[in-house]
Amino acid sequence: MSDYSAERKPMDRYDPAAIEKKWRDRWAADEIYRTHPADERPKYYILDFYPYPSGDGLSVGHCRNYVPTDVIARYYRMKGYNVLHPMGWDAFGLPAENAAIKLKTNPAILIRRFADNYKRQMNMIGVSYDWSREISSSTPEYYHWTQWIFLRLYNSWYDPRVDQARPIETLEDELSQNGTANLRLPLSEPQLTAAEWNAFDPLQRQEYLRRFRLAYRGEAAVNWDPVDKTVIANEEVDADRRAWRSGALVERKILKQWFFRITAYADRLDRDLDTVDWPSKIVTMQRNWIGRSEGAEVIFHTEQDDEIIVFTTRPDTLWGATFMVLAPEHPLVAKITGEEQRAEVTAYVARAQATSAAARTEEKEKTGVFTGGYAINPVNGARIPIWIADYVLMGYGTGAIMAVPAHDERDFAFALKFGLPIIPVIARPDDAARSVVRAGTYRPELVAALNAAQYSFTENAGDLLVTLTGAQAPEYAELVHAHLTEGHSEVAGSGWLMIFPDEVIALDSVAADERIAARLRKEIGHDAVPTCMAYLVTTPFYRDIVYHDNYGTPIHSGPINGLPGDQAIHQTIAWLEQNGFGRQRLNYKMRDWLISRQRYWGTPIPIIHAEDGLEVPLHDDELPLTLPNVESYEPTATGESPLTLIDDWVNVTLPDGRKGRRETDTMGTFACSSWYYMRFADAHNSAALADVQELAYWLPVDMYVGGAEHAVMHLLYSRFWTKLLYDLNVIAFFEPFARLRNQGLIMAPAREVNGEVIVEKMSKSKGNVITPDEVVAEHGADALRGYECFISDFELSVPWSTQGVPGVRRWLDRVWRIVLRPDDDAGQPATLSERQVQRIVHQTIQRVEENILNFKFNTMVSALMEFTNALYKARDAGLVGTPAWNEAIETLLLLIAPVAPHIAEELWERTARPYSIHQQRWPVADPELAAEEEIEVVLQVNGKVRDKLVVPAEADEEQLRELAMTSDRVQSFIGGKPIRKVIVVPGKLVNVVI
RNA sequence: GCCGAAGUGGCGGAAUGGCAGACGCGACGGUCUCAAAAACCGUUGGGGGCAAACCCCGUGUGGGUUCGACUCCCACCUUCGGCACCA
Repeated sequence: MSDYSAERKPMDRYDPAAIEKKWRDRWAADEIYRTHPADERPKYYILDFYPYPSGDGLSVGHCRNYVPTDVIARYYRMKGYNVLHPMGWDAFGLPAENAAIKLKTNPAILIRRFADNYKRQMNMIGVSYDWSREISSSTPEYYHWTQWIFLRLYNSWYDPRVDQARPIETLEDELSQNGTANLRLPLSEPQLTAAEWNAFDPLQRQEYLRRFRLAYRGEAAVNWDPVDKTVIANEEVDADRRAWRSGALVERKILKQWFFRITAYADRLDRDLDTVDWPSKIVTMQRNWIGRSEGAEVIFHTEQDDEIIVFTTRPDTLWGATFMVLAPEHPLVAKITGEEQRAEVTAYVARAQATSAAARTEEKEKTGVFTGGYAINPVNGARIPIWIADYVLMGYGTGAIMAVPAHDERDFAFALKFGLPIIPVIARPDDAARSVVRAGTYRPELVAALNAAQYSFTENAGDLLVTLTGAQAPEYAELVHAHLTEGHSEVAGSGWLMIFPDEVIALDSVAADERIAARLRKEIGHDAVPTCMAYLVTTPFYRDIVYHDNYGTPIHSGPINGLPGDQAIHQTIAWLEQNGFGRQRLNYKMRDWLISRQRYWGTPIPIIHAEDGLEVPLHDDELPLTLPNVESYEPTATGESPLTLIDDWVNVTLPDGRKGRRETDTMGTFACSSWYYMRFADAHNSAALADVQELAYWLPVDMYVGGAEHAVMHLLYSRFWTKLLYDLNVIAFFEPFARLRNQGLIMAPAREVNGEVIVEKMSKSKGNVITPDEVVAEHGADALRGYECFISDFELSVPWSTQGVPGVRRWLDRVWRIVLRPDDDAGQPATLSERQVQRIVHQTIQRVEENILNFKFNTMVSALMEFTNALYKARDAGLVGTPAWNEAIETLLLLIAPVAPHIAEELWERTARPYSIHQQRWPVADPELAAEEEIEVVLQVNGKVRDKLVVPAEADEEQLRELAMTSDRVQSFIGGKPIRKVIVVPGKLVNVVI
């Protein structure tokens, strides 16, 4: 201990440990953060992504989320808003269950313990949540309503005619009256007449309705996680086919699973992204995930008159479809396969099925086999071969494509590999063409003739390499033709002509291609030339020009030749529709949301499977269906949920006497998190998911803040559930989160290894986690909060710096001293007027407020530090105790209250102001008091600063120009040269250009 | 491969068409001390110049627009995120 501190009572120094707990206890006892129900005040709902409590507790990285949002919540409270700033727990799911298995403890007890620790840490850092609204998704009071929403999904279908969900009974009525005639189903869906529907027995009806229910049980190839022993959603599998949580390589299995039909909402999920204020990165990721594409379904007839329906985004290239490809799993494969090809096709299909999707996509080399079948291209009657190949996926579109090798990269590679014809049907937008006239095939006069006609070409060992345009092709071909003595030349890229000494053939159809290839084979003397294009690609000069996939003007395409690209598409679709060969269709990459988990610790699915095979949904008044207590939480060896082992829970007798078994899959936790933000509006309602009035008042969430790792799954699912409940009139908003922001990651402190700087994520296994507990113990919660804000731009990832917190701590020390003991030390004498102090006060209010609203918490802290520095200068100027000084001190405390609530409250009390600072009104900035009277204007010559001038703020252009010209320094740089121009920006600068 | 974001002192970063480097860290010098720590006061982009005045250079690279560019446009390089045979 130094003499300096020994002279003083301990509490005269800033000692966070001595004040922070005291105030937190007082705030909690007084419930100053309790949110009131809907009232006449404006509301502000600011929400953090609710966390999954783990046994490890919070790190300083988690606090990056919670502190800034707390600053915002505190700011809006001081602005007079009714603020909802709640917290809850995403409590179901595998980590808790796995921990329960390991520790042989009930997961409910474990999760409560973990959550309590999170809560302790959140309180420790002074976050102002209203704990009276705390929720936990694994309590029956909560999952009651998760199940209730499940039943809404189960009992609804999506009516595309009104573009919204409706009760399933309305579909049953429709089917019994009109069948599917008016439903505008995709052509690839099974259609039904009313008579057929009415003749169905209950089981058949159930099977048919599965195709429509928004929650349905279906057989599907699913992602099986062998480590967690459960099925997981597509969204939970990454590009390397690894499970998002366990990291295990997922396996493909065919199982009966529960799905939510999120695809029904694909278009609205895409469209409504226009209505939210979210980071553009997240909006883009969602759009890419949804993968909307406009195009057409086209019906091809096989020679046996089966219909093969394809989806294409390029109906304008239909004339270039020279073969078809089916996915190996396509239902028509067996039927169209010829006897000669059957063995090979069967073997290929078997191999494709055995190969995981991962391996299939890893192999870039195309594989496939010919089925022996042919189809007729509806637009030109061409007979085209049908192949199967694993690059066509059964899960997208219709599982069949028309291959247009000239304008689709995959089809191009496939056609070259298997010798299939490639006919260009879209002109290159640049109309670029090239030609090679080979040495020894032409008369020498050709060179002069090309020069005379002004073609641009180079000569290389006797080969003439000509660059031209498609428009010049006919004239050029004539010229070359006249000088060609043997062999051949050609125009490639645009124009597409094959030039022989005796004829010129256009590459405009499969028939022409065959003639050309036959001539080339004869000329070369063996069979290595299956098609014209296969020959052209062997010439390096053509490499960059033979293929393109741009939109452009059709060629070789009969009636649509020459139309602009977008018109060509529309006209082709119109023609297909008129002639019954297809129609317009939207298609989406997104698949339905797989919700089944074969695990214990999740929301039970409220469905009973009756002995006659019918599904019986529970009634609303039978909810909640609670989880039974079990002895063991281990997944069973068969991969079924451990719930299957609880006979007295699983086996039930229905009111009508039928026996049944409960569904034993549980819901994945994304179901719970898809609606929790609504529950906070009225967290303990036992009669509804929340009171209608409270929902109407509080929702949507005004500001939602969390990590970008939930960009797709959680946010997409939440939007889907919101739209469903909107359609069913449960809620009146259709987007849940008006504004969204993602905080950057806090990494472990950078360390140097062999001169290289290493920045890693914090992880328990690496032992580099920094906890808020250790930081608070050393420097206090306010210093931690300040540094969380100050560390970097909110959205950027940044390594933690152990030096950073002491820096903020020093600032708080300076605040402490300037408020309580301004006269203790003195710096160098300074000049500052009361008016100047007042100006700084009001400028700082403006800056801090603006920074909070724009999520610029780092510059908010900077502004407060500068303000503090200015007060030290004011002290050195002898202003302590003046009215301006007193206003400045009071303003300082109010402005730091959101970021440093404890020290603000302590100093507020010590300066004899009324409890609590957190219930005071935010100071109002007066623009007039903030305005500068004098400003410094920069004088430039040719853009370089040469002098500076202090002038009245209102000095006009003319005055500034004159002042600039009288500057000696400006004049010396002009040096008597003529002045070309003088730029005057009032309030900023004068630039003299010479 | 495609889509998106970011490249500024020794470090985190500020400035969104007008004085580049606010604020903080670190470093250096000083005050206090027997000494050290803490605290306080000051200096701190690079080069030239005398530690002055002053001059030149400088925001990933190369071009462009402009009186003026970290900021806008074009091309490229690097890093990070996302997607990836989606017809």
